[in-house]
Parts: sequence; structure tokens; C-alpha cells
Amino acid sequence: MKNFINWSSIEPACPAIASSPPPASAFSASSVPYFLLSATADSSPGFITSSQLPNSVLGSTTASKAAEYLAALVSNSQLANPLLMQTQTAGQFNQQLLNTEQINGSATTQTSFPGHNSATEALIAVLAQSAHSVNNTTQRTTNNNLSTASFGQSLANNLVASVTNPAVSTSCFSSTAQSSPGTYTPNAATILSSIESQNSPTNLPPSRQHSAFQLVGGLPQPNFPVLQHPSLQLHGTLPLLSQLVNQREQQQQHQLQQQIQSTLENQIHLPSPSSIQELQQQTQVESQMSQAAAAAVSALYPSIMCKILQDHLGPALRPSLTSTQFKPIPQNERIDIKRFRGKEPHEWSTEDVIAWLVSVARRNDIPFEDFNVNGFAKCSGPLLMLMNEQRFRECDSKYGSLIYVEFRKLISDDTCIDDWMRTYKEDDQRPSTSNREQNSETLSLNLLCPPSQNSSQTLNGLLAAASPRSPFANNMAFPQQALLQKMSPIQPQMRLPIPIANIKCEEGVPSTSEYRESRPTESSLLHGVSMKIKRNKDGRPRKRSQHTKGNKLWEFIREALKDPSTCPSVVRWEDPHQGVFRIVESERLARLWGEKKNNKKMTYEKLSRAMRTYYEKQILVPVPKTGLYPKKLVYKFGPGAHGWCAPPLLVASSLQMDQHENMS
DNA sequence: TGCATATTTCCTGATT
DNA sequence: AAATCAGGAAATATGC
Repeated sequence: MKNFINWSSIEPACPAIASSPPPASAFSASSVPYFLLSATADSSPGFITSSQLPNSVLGSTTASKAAEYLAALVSNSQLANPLLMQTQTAGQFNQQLLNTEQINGSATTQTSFPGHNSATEALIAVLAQSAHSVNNTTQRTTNNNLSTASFGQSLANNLVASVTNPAVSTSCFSSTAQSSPGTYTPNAATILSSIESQNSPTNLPPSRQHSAFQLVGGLPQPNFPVLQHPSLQLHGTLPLLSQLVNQREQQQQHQLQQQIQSTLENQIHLPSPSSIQELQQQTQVESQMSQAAAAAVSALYPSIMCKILQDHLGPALRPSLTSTQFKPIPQNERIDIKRFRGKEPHEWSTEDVIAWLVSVARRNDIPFEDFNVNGFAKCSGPLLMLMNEQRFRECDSKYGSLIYVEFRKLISDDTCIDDWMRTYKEDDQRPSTSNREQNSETLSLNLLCPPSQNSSQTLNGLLAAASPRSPFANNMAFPQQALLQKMSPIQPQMRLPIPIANIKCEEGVPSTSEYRESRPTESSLLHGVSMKIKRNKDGRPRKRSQHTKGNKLWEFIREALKDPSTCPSVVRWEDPHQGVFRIVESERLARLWGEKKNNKKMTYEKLSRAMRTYYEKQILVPVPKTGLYPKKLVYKFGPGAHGWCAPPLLVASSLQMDQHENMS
């Protein structure tokens, strides 16, 4: 157990650990694979340029994306043989992590941090550790075949350890210390949450049960056979790298097959069939290792797996990769990702919606490819306005709620939706039937796209898509039903039950509506679609309520602690039992809070002032000055707060840590 | 309309 | 030196 390092024992001694990257000495040029050094990028020297990346990475061509991609590529190739992963980089990295003095050293400065390769190296180190630990496990359990699950678990555990550790997550995983510190972390955290939900600590091998807070150190010193090729030293091109990877794997497979073949042919000279079995097992393990590594990386980094890698991984992995998940944005379908900003949501075309989704992904540090864009492919702004949270979840089961919340923020001041609905109401009240038809058509078309598009479509055509038994199929009163049915499969109970004219008064959903009475939940479909326009004295429309449930600052922080996209990258637990948490990135938290409150001027200064008002109400209580916690940016929930509870994994890990500390 | 609530904004000064 | 903490005071936005 000596080679475990307990992060919690280091952190209190160094509250500023998250902002103190390792010294430059931890990495040297000679320890970096050639192709990382040879590539150049405008924004981040040392990384491959965005033009060299596949489409799936182009959604957000940040340096960290490039780093992730390269890391995946490296790991896919090198994890095929775990020994290759025991690189100098990994060894040095781990030694560096183990050196508490260095971590605590005040001499570390931002400028000395080699930001151009840190993310990749950190990841390689973690992957190396995974390979190493699995290798050990394999040696210990001789006859146990290495399973995909166990390897993936090991990899996941190491990433848990790394991401949980602020020194790694905030400093090392930030690909470019200068331009985008910490940008890697949310992705990793997002991925980890799904892993954590699958892997309970009790299922881990004994050596990994403290993984959430510990990182194994002391890797053997290396022998780093980098992929050496003259071209790579000049141009770090992915196709060539991929080709080399393929060639090398084919060679390895071929050699092993030859070995087995010759062994079988010379069987008479062999002492026992068990050796053949061992050799076959070795081959099997090698193959499984390769696939397991690939599966693990693909599971961890679905967004950065490009077609080259998928092809490389072989059929065993493909079933786990959905076609939609990795569908690149076609080059010829580029969209103006800024246009939507100049429009109101009800003016958004389907392209604007996609562009907005890109911005949501970026803002939340979610790989855009993780969004089920297909689910929103036919949604225009007006249609989004009619969709409730459940409908968003139907479009994207994973991120639907988040996207819904983001969209509600956009229309929170009720301006655009009110205007839009009012316009329709005015039109709708015109007596002429022909007008009604026309207006219904306009609206229905608007739901799909703004007037500029799809104008050739007719109302009849749209209505034809509706169920013939629909109560609105023949009266033109509510074409949204038809549209929603056409858009995507909708559960019958989700159908819009009432004519739009009747739903304009939030508090007055018509009492005559049999639908409402028989199915009260249906009114929730129109949550937020309010015709009641509240305005301030100066005539400006009121912003969305600040007192809405779940909209208080402490509740926002509570939710951030539950959200893998913000915990532990923005806020994280210090002591989940006691309700002690720490703000990791203060300004980012303030920015997120500002976004929620539609206040671009929010700062951490102001946020913290609001936090201090909570001491009076005991929503927060002073953090005990026991020396257990950092002195800054640490808060504690008090009896006035409720609903906070730490993720089970953290609690379990923390308990184990307590036991471990008690034992020692 | 007025009051209560929950911040938000600005500030000074202390601490890390 | 910069970031953070502490808290007073007034302003603002919103719900009821």
C-alpha cells in the first residue's frame, strides 16, 4: 500500500494546489512522442492543427479536443501492448505526482508549465497506469482471462483518481494553461459519472478500492519505443499514424500466429500442451487487451473516436458505437454558428437550433457529438418553445433536460414567446375562416422552420401527417399536434390536448377542456408558454422569477455538486458527510450563475457576497478551522439547506478512506 | 400597491 | 500583488 498516494492528505496543506501546475521539469521534450512535437497549431504549439482532425473533432477545435483525440489515438495503438505504455512520460509524471514537496512547492508558476503537451501526457500517464495495473492483475491471476470489463474498469478507476485529484484535473488536464485551463476536466468528469454509476467500488480489485482518491505511483522506469518514422518527425499526420498503427498490429498478430503455428508444428519438441495453451491465451489476452483498451477508450471518449479508429478497432467494438453518436457533420453542410445569436428563439431555423446546440455543448463542456443531434434535427425555434422537458428528453435522453434548461433560460424574460404567442393570438381571433387557415398554416410552417424555408409545404400536407382520428385533423385549430406527431414518435399522452387559443392564459387553461381534466399532466407540456405578460414600471418585461423553485443560489450550487459537468471541475465535495464543498473555479461558477440569472455582470465577488448572506439563515455555516480543509473557497451546508447528498461513490470512497486512516 | 424575499451592486478593510 | 473573505448599506427584481 506504500505506493498509494492519498490526495486528501496533500490538499489541505496546499489549498492552492489546483492552480499550481507541476514544474516544467516534470516533462522534457525527449519524453514526448515525436508526432506530438512535430505537429503545429496556430493556437497551441505542439498540437495537431484543426485541419488535420477528422470531422468528429471539428465541432470544437480546441487544443484540448486535439489533445484528447491524440491521446485516444496513442492509447488505442499503444495499449495493445501494455508494456509499451510504461513510458518515460508516465513514469516521470507519476513520480512528480508522488513528490509532495514539488506539488506544494511555491516555486511552481503558471509560466513554467508546459501547457502544450500536458493534457496528452497526463492522459497517457493514466492510461499507462491502467495498463500497468491490469498487467499486474493478469500476472497475479494467471488463468483468468483479461476481460474488457476489467480493463475498462481499471482505466476508469485511474481516471477517477486523476480527475478527482485537483492537481491532475485542473492543472495537468488543462491542455493549454494559458488559453483554456481546465477545459479537459468537464468532459472527463462527465464520462466518469457514467462509469461511476456502472462500477461500484466494492466490485473493484482490492488494489483499486481506494481509487477515487488515490493514484498508484511508482511505475517502472521506461523504455519508450515511440512510433518512429521519418515522416512523423516532419508532419504529424493522422492517416500515416493510423496506417502505422494498423501495420504494427497486423505484424504483431502475424508474428503471434506464426509462433503458434510453429509451436503446433513442432509440438513434439514441446514439453507439454499447456505451453501452447499459454501461448494461445497470451494471444487471446493480447487481442482482448487491444479490444478492451479500445473499448475502454471508446467508452471514455466516444466523442473523439473517429472513423479511422473505429475501423481500426474492428467489428468487436462497433456494436457499442452507435451510428448517430459518431456521425460527423458533413463538410458541405456547414452552418453559420453565430447567426442564431442575432435572432429570437422563435425565429430560429432548424440550422439555428443546431448552432445553438453547439453553443450549449461548448458552454457546458460537453462534446457536441454526445448530443443526440438527430433528435433535434427537425426542430425549429418555435417548436422548441412548445416542447416541455419530457419532449426534450425524448429528443436526447441524456442531455435533454440540460438542453431544456438552457432553452428556458433563453426565453426566460418571456419577451419573445409572449410576442410570438400574442401575434398568433391576434391572428387567431380574426373571424375569417380563410384567414384562420392561412394563419394556421403560417404557424405550422413556422414550427418547422421560419417562413423563409419550407414555404412550398401546404397545410394539407402537414395535416395529412396527423392522425386522421385526431380531433384537430379537420378543424385547423391546432396544427402543432400534427407537427409534433410528424416530428418524432410521441407517446399518445404527450399529444397536445387543447387548441392553442385555449392555452394562452397560464392560469386559465380552459375549464371546459376535457383533456385537461382527464389528463392533468398534459398542461405541463406547455410549461413556460405564458401569455400573461408582466412588466416592470418602466415597461420592460419582467425577467423570469428569481424565486422559482430551484433557482436560489445555494440550490444552484447544490445542483452543480450533483452535475458531473460541474463537479468536480467547478465545484466539488471536500467532505460529503459534513456538507463541506469547495469552489474549484470561482469565476466559472460565477459565470454559470450569471447565465442562470441572465446577468452577464456576475462575478465571484458578488456571488460570494450572496453566499455570505446565507450564514444568517444557516443555509451555510462557517467551515470549522480544523486544518482539514483549505482556507479559501470552502463552504459548508448548514441546517437551512436541504437536498444535498454526495454521490454514493464519493461517500463509499470516503468511508473507505476513513477506515484506511483509522487502520494506519 | 406595498411588503417580503433574495439577491445584486458597491464599498471599505482585513486576511491569505 | 492578487484573490478572497467579511459585512454594511442601498438598490433591484420578483412573488404574493
